[in-house]
This record gives sequence, C-alpha cells and structure tokens, in this order.
Amino acid sequence: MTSAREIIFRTFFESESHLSVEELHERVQKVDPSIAYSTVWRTLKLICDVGLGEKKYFGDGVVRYDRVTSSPHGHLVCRECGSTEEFFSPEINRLLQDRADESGHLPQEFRVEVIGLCLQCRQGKSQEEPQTNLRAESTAVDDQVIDIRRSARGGLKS
Amino acid sequence: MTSAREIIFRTFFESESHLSVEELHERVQKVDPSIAYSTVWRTLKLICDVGLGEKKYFGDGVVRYDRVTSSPHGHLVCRECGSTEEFFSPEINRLLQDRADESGHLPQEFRVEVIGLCLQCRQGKSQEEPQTNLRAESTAVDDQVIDIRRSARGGLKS
DNA sequence: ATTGGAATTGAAAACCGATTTCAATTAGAG
DNA sequence: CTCTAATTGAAATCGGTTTTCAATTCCAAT
Repeated sequence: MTSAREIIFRTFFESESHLSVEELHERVQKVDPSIAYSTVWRTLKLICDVGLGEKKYFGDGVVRYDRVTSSPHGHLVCRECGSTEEFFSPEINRLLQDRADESGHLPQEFRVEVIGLCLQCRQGKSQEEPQTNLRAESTAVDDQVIDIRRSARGGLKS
Repeated sequence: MTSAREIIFRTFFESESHLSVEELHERVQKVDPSIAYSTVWRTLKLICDVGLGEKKYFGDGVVRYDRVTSSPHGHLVCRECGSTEEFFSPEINRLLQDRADESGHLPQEFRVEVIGLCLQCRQGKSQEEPQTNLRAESTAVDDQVIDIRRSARGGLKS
C-alpha cells in the first residue's frame, strides 16, 4: 500500500459516482500532482478486480467507474449535458432477477439506463426531439429499403 | 442508392441483432468483398440517423447496432461466451418511463442489460463466480481501505 | 539500520475501435 | 451523353484505454 494508492482510493470513494479515469485523475492531482494518469487507471482496475468497484459504459465512449453500492441502481443520462441521475428501483431489480432465473442466467451486473434529455436541456431545445420508439411495426426488409430511399433523399445531420 | 448500400442494408436487416461494425462488415464482404469497412460504418450511421437502427453499448467497449424494434427490450449478456438473449418486459418499460417522468427527463433510449453467465457457461465453471452485490453494506472509506489492503495481498488476475 | 527481491510508479508508447479526410468513382437528373 | 452532387475505398486521424519499461519504493528478512 503506497501513498499514491491511499490517495486514489480515498478520493474515489469520497467522490460522486461514475467518474472517468480522467476526472478522478484531476481530483487526485489536487492532492498530489505527481500522481500519474496510468497509476490512477491501474488503481481503478485494482479496485474493480477486488470487487469494490465496477466499470460503467454509458454510450459516450468513456469508461466510468462506480463504487459497488448496496444495491444495483439505474441512471437517467442526459445526452446533451452529460449529467446523470441515479435511481433505485427494487421492482426493476426483482423483475430482472426473475427474468434471468427464467433463462438460467447468473447475473453479475445489472445495467439500467435511460438516455435522453434532462429537464434543463429539454427546455433549451425544440419540442420535436425523437422519443423512444414504442410504435414502429413493420420490420419487413423491403418496406424498409423503400423507407431509407425516401429518407436518405432529405438531408440528415452529419 | 448504390449497390453497396443495398447490400449493407439488406444484410443488416437480415442478420441477428446487435452486430458490431466489424461483424457486419465481415458478412457484407461475403457478398461483395470490395465493400470497405468505412462504408459499412457510414451506412450504419445513416440507418440510425434515419431512425431505423440504434446504437447499443454493452459492456465491452464495442458499439453495436440494432434495428429498431416495436418496443424497447433488454438483454441477458454472457460475459464468457458473449451470447445475448433478448427479452421484452412491458413492466420494466413502464417503470422506467414513470421514473423518467418523475424527473422531467425525456427518454430517447432505454438500455437494460443483465451481464453475467449464461446457463451453458455456468455449467463449465466453478460455482464461486461473484454474483451481483445485493448485500454489501459498509461503504465507509476506512473499512474499505482495510479491505483492499487485505485483498491486494493475495494475487489477482492481471 | 541494511539489503535484496518483489511490487509499484511515472512517462511514454502502443493499441484499437470510431470517425474523418480526400481523391477517385458512380448515380442519376437534365 | 454530360455535368454535378453524392458516395466510395483506402488511408490517416483521433481520443481514450492499456501496456511497456526503466526507475523507484516497499517491506520482510537479516
């Protein structure tokens, strides 16, 4: 146990959830600027290997780390500002557990995320943001070939 | 609409779900080996932009693509063999929607995943695989410092 | 206190998938 | 057929993750 580890370890557990390596590194450097990014990365890996933390992948290409909490929780993630809000739902956990049992699957980690726009970001944006697709019916290939032809004609966001 | 696009498009919609760019590219090349990876990537992006597909992020850092189905669904993912099983749960969807509403969050995508071991892989492995932590109580930093000291002493997987 | 081997560290390089660039090619309206 | 815009393949770039390696630090045995 070195002093670097102690600092990284404490900082990790005293910070809010889902920090990236980069973010944790910044915080750690405020305590001891000599601690390298790679050491933070390795210590985070150590924490996970040892079962006290876990990786999280929201969809922005960055790996985040959570301390393992007493019960699995979900996240509301904002596409726009990147904010995340945690929530706990025993009902959902139970439903997931049941579903896993049904298939003989041994769950090791739950991942429940709702990606979209937070209240603040909704207000700054037009009303017509796409919502989750609860409707689409046709999945026949040919229908969709026609669809995309039509759609592709109109411009699309880069 | 070029022939490359037609091939990629049909292959995507005729394949099983959650393929990575790489995987789709392999399949596409069996039809026309001259089609480049970047074209597959761009076409996949096009399909998503147009609303017929969506990105999925499981926990392995690789982006996968799903066709948009009639309702959001979850996955049972196997850490060992990588297999995925889909499941639909209106109850979970409703609970998530409710929770989002509660925070004024506008959901655009749900992500519900249970990562662990599938039935087949469980059988090939020792019984002592870690399960999801529904127990851990202590989150006091000092306790955990002690924990990691102890744990770190024993070897860990690289 | 000293020592020697093992573990850990900082810095930099390698890695790897995602994304972009660019010159050449192709589609398709006129 | 011709022209222009869209699309393509190949290669470069990007950005975060992971590994490498020589130097440093730890610590149990002297």
